[in-house]
Amino acid sequence: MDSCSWPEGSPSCRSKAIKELIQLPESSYCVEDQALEMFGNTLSFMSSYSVNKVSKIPINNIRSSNCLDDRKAIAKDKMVKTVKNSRGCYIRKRSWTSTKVTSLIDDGHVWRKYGQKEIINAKHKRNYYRCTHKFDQGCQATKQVQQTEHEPTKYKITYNRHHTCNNFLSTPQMIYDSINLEDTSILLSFESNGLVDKEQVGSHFPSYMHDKSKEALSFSELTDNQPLLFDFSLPSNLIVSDHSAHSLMSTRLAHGDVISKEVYSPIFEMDQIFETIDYSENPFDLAHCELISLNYSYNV
DNA sequence: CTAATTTGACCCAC
DNA sequence: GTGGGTCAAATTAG
Repeated sequence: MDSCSWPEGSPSCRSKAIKELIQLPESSYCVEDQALEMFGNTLSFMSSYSVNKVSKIPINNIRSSNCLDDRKAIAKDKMVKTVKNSRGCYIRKRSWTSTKVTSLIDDGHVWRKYGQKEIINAKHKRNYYRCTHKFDQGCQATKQVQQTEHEPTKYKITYNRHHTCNNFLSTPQMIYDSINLEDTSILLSFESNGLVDKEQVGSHFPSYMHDKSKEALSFSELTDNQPLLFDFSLPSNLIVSDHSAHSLMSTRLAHGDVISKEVYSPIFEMDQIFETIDYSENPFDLAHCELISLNYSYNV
Protein backbone atom coordinates (compact mmCIF):
# COMPACT_ATOMS: atom_id res chain seq x y z
CA MET A 1 0.00 0.00 0.00
CA ASP A 2 2.69 2.42 0.92
CA SER A 3 5.45 3.26 -1.39
CA CYS A 4 8.48 5.41 -1.32
CA SER A 5 11.14 6.49 -3.69
CA TRP A 6 14.65 6.40 -2.44
CA PRO A 7 16.91 8.59 -4.42
CA GLU A 8 19.34 7.08 -6.81
CA GLY A 9 22.30 5.38 -5.29
CA SER A 10 20.37 4.97 -2.10
CA PRO A 11 20.09 1.20 -1.80
CA SER A 12 23.44 0.86 -0.19
CA CYS A 13 22.70 3.78 2.09
CA ARG A 14 19.42 2.23 2.96
CA SER A 15 20.91 -1.11 3.79
CA LYS A 16 23.60 0.58 5.83
CA ALA A 17 20.97 2.50 7.71
CA ILE A 18 18.96 -0.62 8.32
CA LYS A 19 22.01 -2.53 9.43
CA GLU A 20 22.90 0.22 11.79
CA LEU A 21 19.47 0.31 13.27
CA ILE A 22 19.14 -3.39 13.89
CA GLN A 23 22.63 -3.87 15.17
CA LEU A 24 22.72 -5.44 18.58
CA PRO A 25 24.76 -3.88 21.32
CA GLU A 26 28.22 -5.20 21.95
CA SER A 27 29.45 -5.59 25.43
CA SER A 28 32.58 -3.58 24.82
CA TYR A 29 30.60 -0.38 24.34
CA CYS A 30 28.54 1.38 26.85
CA VAL A 31 24.98 1.24 25.70
CA GLU A 32 24.31 4.93 25.49
CA ASP A 33 27.30 5.34 23.24
CA GLN A 34 25.98 2.63 21.02
CA ALA A 35 22.55 4.15 20.87
CA LEU A 36 23.94 7.49 19.97
CA GLU A 37 26.32 6.02 17.49
CA MET A 38 23.54 4.13 15.79
CA PHE A 39 21.50 7.30 15.69
CA GLY A 40 24.40 9.20 14.31
CA ASN A 41 25.30 6.67 11.70
CA THR A 42 21.73 6.24 10.62
CA LEU A 43 21.19 9.95 10.30
CA SER A 44 24.45 10.23 8.51
CA PHE A 45 23.55 7.57 5.98
CA MET A 46 20.28 9.26 5.39
CA SER A 47 21.78 12.69 5.04
CA SER A 48 24.27 11.33 2.57
CA TYR A 49 21.61 10.42 0.08
CA SER A 50 19.26 13.27 0.67
CA VAL A 51 18.56 14.84 -2.67
CA ASN A 52 17.38 17.95 -0.95
CA LYS A 53 20.95 18.86 -1.64
CA VAL A 54 20.00 19.59 -5.22
CA SER A 55 17.10 21.76 -4.25
CA LYS A 56 17.94 25.36 -4.95
CA ILE A 57 14.94 27.18 -3.64
CA PRO A 58 15.71 30.70 -2.46
CA ILE A 59 13.43 30.68 0.51
CA ASN A 60 13.85 34.28 1.49
CA ASN A 61 13.02 35.56 -1.92
CA ILE A 62 9.79 33.82 -2.60
CA ARG A 63 7.38 36.09 -0.89
CA SER A 64 9.01 39.41 -1.47
CA SER A 65 8.75 39.29 -5.20
CA ASN A 66 5.73 40.52 -7.10
CA CYS A 67 6.62 41.41 -10.64
CA LEU A 68 6.44 38.81 -13.34
CA ASP A 69 10.14 38.92 -14.12
CA ASP A 70 10.99 38.22 -10.55
CA ARG A 71 8.50 35.45 -10.47
CA LYS A 72 9.96 33.91 -13.57
CA ALA A 73 13.44 34.22 -12.17
CA ILE A 74 12.36 32.55 -8.99
CA ALA A 75 10.51 29.86 -10.86
CA LYS A 76 13.64 29.19 -12.84
CA ASP A 77 15.73 29.09 -9.74
CA LYS A 78 13.24 26.79 -8.10
CA MET A 79 13.36 24.32 -10.92
CA VAL A 80 14.12 20.88 -9.79
CA LYS A 81 17.57 20.10 -11.03
CA THR A 82 17.36 17.91 -14.08
CA VAL A 83 19.75 15.28 -15.28
CA LYS A 84 19.86 13.29 -18.48
CA ASN A 85 19.41 9.58 -18.55
CA SER A 86 21.42 7.21 -20.66
CA ARG A 87 19.28 7.98 -23.69
CA GLY A 88 19.85 11.67 -23.38
CA CYS A 89 16.36 12.43 -22.19
CA TYR A 90 15.87 14.72 -19.27
CA ILE A 91 14.55 13.06 -16.21
CA ARG A 92 13.07 14.90 -13.32
CA LYS A 93 15.19 14.44 -10.27
CA ARG A 94 12.86 14.86 -7.37
CA SER A 95 13.56 15.18 -3.75
CA TRP A 96 12.36 12.52 -1.42
CA THR A 97 8.74 11.49 -1.70
CA SER A 98 6.55 9.07 0.14
CA THR A 99 3.05 7.95 -0.63
CA LYS A 100 0.56 6.26 1.59
CA VAL A 101 -3.12 5.59 1.63
CA THR A 102 -4.81 6.33 4.87
CA SER A 103 -8.12 7.34 6.31
CA LEU A 104 -6.43 9.84 8.57
CA ILE A 105 -5.26 13.07 7.02
CA ASP A 106 -3.87 14.59 10.17
CA ASP A 107 -0.22 13.65 10.47
CA GLY A 108 0.74 16.01 13.24
CA HIS A 109 2.13 18.75 11.07
CA VAL A 110 0.42 22.02 10.34
CA TRP A 111 -0.34 22.39 6.66
CA ARG A 112 -1.55 25.31 4.59
CA LYS A 113 -3.59 24.55 1.53
CA TYR A 114 -2.22 26.31 -1.52
CA GLY A 115 -3.94 24.66 -4.42
CA GLN A 116 -6.52 22.31 -5.73
CA LYS A 117 -6.60 20.63 -9.09
CA GLU A 118 -8.90 18.52 -11.16
CA ILE A 119 -6.90 15.48 -12.14
CA ILE A 120 -7.62 13.76 -15.39
CA ASN A 121 -9.06 10.29 -14.97
CA ALA A 122 -9.55 10.96 -11.29
CA LYS A 123 -12.94 11.30 -9.73
CA HIS A 124 -11.81 13.63 -6.99
CA LYS A 125 -9.78 16.79 -6.97
CA ARG A 126 -6.26 16.76 -5.65
CA ASN A 127 -5.46 19.15 -2.85
CA TYR A 128 -2.05 20.66 -2.39
CA TYR A 129 -0.64 21.60 0.98
CA ARG A 130 2.60 23.15 2.07
CA CYS A 131 4.03 23.34 5.54
CA THR A 132 2.72 26.34 7.45
CA HIS A 133 6.31 27.14 8.39
CA LYS A 134 7.48 27.50 4.83
CA PHE A 135 8.23 31.16 5.27
CA ASP A 136 9.07 31.54 8.92
CA GLN A 137 11.29 28.50 9.07
CA GLY A 138 11.91 27.76 5.43
CA CYS A 139 10.33 24.35 5.64
CA GLN A 140 9.90 22.98 2.12
CA ALA A 141 7.66 20.05 2.94
CA THR A 142 4.54 19.70 0.85
CA LYS A 143 1.89 17.09 0.56
CA GLN A 144 -0.83 16.17 -1.88
CA VAL A 145 -4.06 14.69 -0.71
CA GLN A 146 -6.47 12.93 -3.00
CA GLN A 147 -9.50 10.94 -2.10
CA THR A 148 -9.28 7.42 -3.39
CA GLU A 149 -11.87 6.38 -5.92
CA HIS A 150 -12.72 2.99 -4.61
CA GLU A 151 -12.59 3.78 -0.92
CA PRO A 152 -14.07 7.27 -0.38
CA THR A 153 -13.07 7.23 3.27
CA LYS A 154 -9.44 6.89 2.40
CA TYR A 155 -6.98 9.35 0.99
CA LYS A 156 -3.84 8.94 -0.98
CA ILE A 157 -1.31 11.24 0.58
CA THR A 158 1.95 12.02 -1.12
CA TYR A 159 4.59 13.78 0.91
CA ASN A 160 7.31 15.73 -0.82
CA ARG A 161 10.51 16.85 0.85
CA HIS A 162 11.24 16.63 4.50
CA HIS A 163 10.05 18.88 7.22
CA THR A 164 12.79 21.16 8.36
CA CYS A 165 10.56 23.06 10.72
CA ASN A 166 10.56 22.59 14.42
CA ASN A 167 6.86 22.21 14.98
CA PHE A 168 5.73 18.69 15.21
CA LEU A 169 2.78 19.79 17.22
CA SER A 170 0.68 16.81 17.94
CA THR A 171 3.46 14.35 18.49
CA PRO A 172 3.72 13.59 22.12
CA GLN A 173 7.16 13.95 23.58
CA MET A 174 6.91 10.49 25.03
CA ILE A 175 4.73 7.81 23.63
CA TYR A 176 4.11 4.62 25.45
CA ASP A 177 3.80 1.94 22.86
CA SER A 178 2.81 -0.86 25.09
CA ILE A 179 2.56 0.60 28.51
CA ASN A 180 4.41 -1.60 30.86
CA LEU A 181 6.35 0.42 33.33
CA GLU A 182 7.85 -2.65 34.82
CA ASP A 183 9.93 -2.74 31.73
CA THR A 184 13.51 -1.72 31.54
CA SER A 185 13.33 0.78 28.77
CA ILE A 186 14.45 4.30 29.10
CA LEU A 187 13.23 7.25 27.19
CA LEU A 188 15.39 9.29 25.01
CA SER A 189 14.11 12.43 23.50
CA PHE A 190 15.89 14.92 21.35
CA GLU A 191 12.97 17.26 21.27
CA SER A 192 13.58 20.61 22.84
CA ASN A 193 11.40 19.97 25.83
CA GLY A 194 11.76 16.25 25.92
CA LEU A 195 13.92 16.05 28.99
CA VAL A 196 13.20 12.85 30.81
CA ASP A 197 12.73 13.14 34.52
CA LYS A 198 14.69 10.37 36.09
CA GLU A 199 12.73 10.70 39.29
CA GLN A 200 9.55 9.97 37.45
CA VAL A 201 10.70 6.98 35.52
CA GLY A 202 13.77 5.67 37.26
CA SER A 203 11.92 3.47 39.69
CA HIS A 204 10.25 1.70 36.86
CA PHE A 205 13.46 0.47 35.37
CA PRO A 206 14.93 -2.57 37.00
CA SER A 207 18.36 -3.70 36.13
CA TYR A 208 18.87 -3.54 32.44
CA MET A 209 21.30 -6.36 32.35
CA HIS A 210 19.04 -8.80 34.12
CA ASP A 211 16.92 -9.42 31.12
CA LYS A 212 18.85 -10.22 28.02
CA SER A 213 15.83 -9.84 25.87
CA LYS A 214 15.77 -6.18 26.76
CA GLU A 215 19.13 -5.60 25.18
CA ALA A 216 17.54 -5.79 21.84
CA LEU A 217 16.67 -2.91 19.69
CA SER A 218 13.10 -3.13 18.60
CA PHE A 219 10.79 -1.24 16.38
CA SER A 220 7.14 -0.60 16.47
CA GLU A 221 4.94 1.16 14.02
CA LEU A 222 2.06 3.02 15.45
CA THR A 223 -1.00 4.33 13.76
CA ASP A 224 -1.11 5.90 10.35
CA ASN A 225 -1.11 9.44 11.54
CA GLN A 226 1.73 9.16 13.96
CA PRO A 227 5.37 9.23 13.15
CA LEU A 228 7.08 5.95 13.30
CA LEU A 229 8.80 5.45 16.57
CA PHE A 230 11.44 3.08 17.56
CA ASP A 231 12.49 1.74 20.85
CA PHE A 232 15.68 1.13 22.61
CA SER A 233 16.17 -0.80 25.73
CA LEU A 234 18.73 1.15 27.60
CA PRO A 235 20.09 1.15 31.10
CA SER A 236 18.13 3.16 33.58
CA ASN A 237 21.01 5.49 34.27
CA LEU A 238 20.81 6.96 30.83
CA ILE A 239 18.98 10.23 31.00
CA VAL A 240 19.55 12.50 28.11
CA SER A 241 18.38 16.03 27.81
CA ASP A 242 18.16 17.70 24.49
CA HIS A 243 21.32 19.59 25.25
CA SER A 244 23.37 16.59 26.20
CA ALA A 245 21.93 14.67 23.31
CA HIS A 246 23.11 17.35 20.99
CA SER A 247 26.58 17.40 22.41
CA LEU A 248 26.82 13.64 22.57
CA MET A 249 25.55 13.37 19.09
CA SER A 250 28.06 15.91 17.96
CA THR A 251 30.76 13.96 19.71
CA ARG A 252 29.78 10.76 18.03
CA LEU A 253 29.81 12.44 14.69
CA ALA A 254 33.01 14.31 15.22
CA HIS A 255 34.92 11.93 13.01
CA GLY A 256 33.38 13.43 9.93
CA ASP A 257 29.77 12.45 9.88
CA VAL A 258 27.58 15.44 9.67
CA ILE A 259 24.06 15.87 10.83
CA SER A 260 22.78 17.89 7.99
CA LYS A 261 20.01 20.37 8.37
CA GLU A 262 18.36 18.27 5.72
CA VAL A 263 17.65 15.56 8.22
CA TYR A 264 15.97 17.59 10.90
CA SER A 265 13.06 15.29 11.09
CA PRO A 266 13.87 12.01 9.46
CA ILE A 267 10.51 10.57 10.18
CA PHE A 268 9.66 9.47 6.75
CA GLU A 269 13.01 8.04 5.86
CA MET A 270 12.86 6.01 9.00
CA ASP A 271 9.40 4.98 8.07
CA GLN A 272 10.72 3.50 4.90
CA ILE A 273 13.67 1.91 6.59
CA PHE A 274 11.39 0.04 8.90
CA GLU A 275 9.13 -1.01 6.11
CA THR A 276 12.01 -2.89 4.59
CA ILE A 277 12.92 -4.79 7.70
CA ASP A 278 11.97 -8.41 7.78
CA TYR A 279 11.17 -8.66 11.43
CA SER A 280 11.01 -12.43 11.29
CA GLU A 281 14.71 -12.51 10.59
CA ASN A 282 15.77 -10.18 13.32
CA PRO A 283 17.78 -11.93 15.95
CA PHE A 284 15.67 -10.79 18.84
CA ASP A 285 12.32 -11.66 20.16
CA LEU A 286 9.92 -8.85 19.51
CA ALA A 287 7.36 -10.53 21.68
CA HIS A 288 9.44 -9.60 24.70
CA CYS A 289 9.95 -6.06 23.69
CA GLU A 290 7.20 -4.23 25.40
CA LEU A 291 9.18 -1.11 25.31
CA ILE A 292 8.55 2.48 25.79
CA SER A 293 8.89 4.24 22.52
CA LEU A 294 11.63 6.56 21.74
CA ASN A 295 10.68 9.49 19.70
CA TYR A 296 13.61 9.82 17.38
CA SER A 297 12.42 13.01 15.82
CA TYR A 298 15.61 14.99 15.85
CA ASN A 299 15.67 18.68 15.29
CA VAL A 300 18.85 20.68 15.02
C1' DC B 1 -6.90 42.51 11.66
C1' DT B 2 -4.66 38.34 10.67
C1' DA B 3 -4.53 33.87 8.95
C1' DA B 4 -6.41 30.38 6.04
C1' DT B 5 -8.72 29.00 1.86
C1' DT B 6 -10.22 29.43 -2.88
C1' DT B 7 -9.32 29.71 -7.52
C1' DG B 8 -7.67 31.32 -11.98
C1' DA B 9 -3.34 31.98 -14.05
C1' DC B 10 1.28 30.86 -14.74
C1' DC B 11 5.08 27.74 -15.45
C1' DC B 12 7.48 23.76 -17.03
C1' DA B 13 8.42 18.76 -17.71
C1' DC B 14 6.84 15.59 -20.62
C1' DG C 1 0.13 21.13 -26.53
C1' DT C 2 -1.14 19.13 -22.17
C1' DG C 3 -1.27 17.89 -17.35
C1' DG C 4 0.09 18.77 -13.01
C1' DG C 5 2.41 21.71 -9.49
C1' DT C 6 2.70 26.30 -7.69
C1' DC C 7 1.73 31.21 -7.14
C1' DA C 8 -0.77 35.00 -5.50
C1' DA C 9 -4.89 38.03 -5.50
C1' DA C 10 -9.36 37.77 -3.79
C1' DT C 11 -12.31 36.00 -0.53
C1' DT C 12 -13.65 33.95 3.76
C1' DA C 13 -13.11 32.62 8.56
C1' DG C 14 -11.80 33.36 13.23
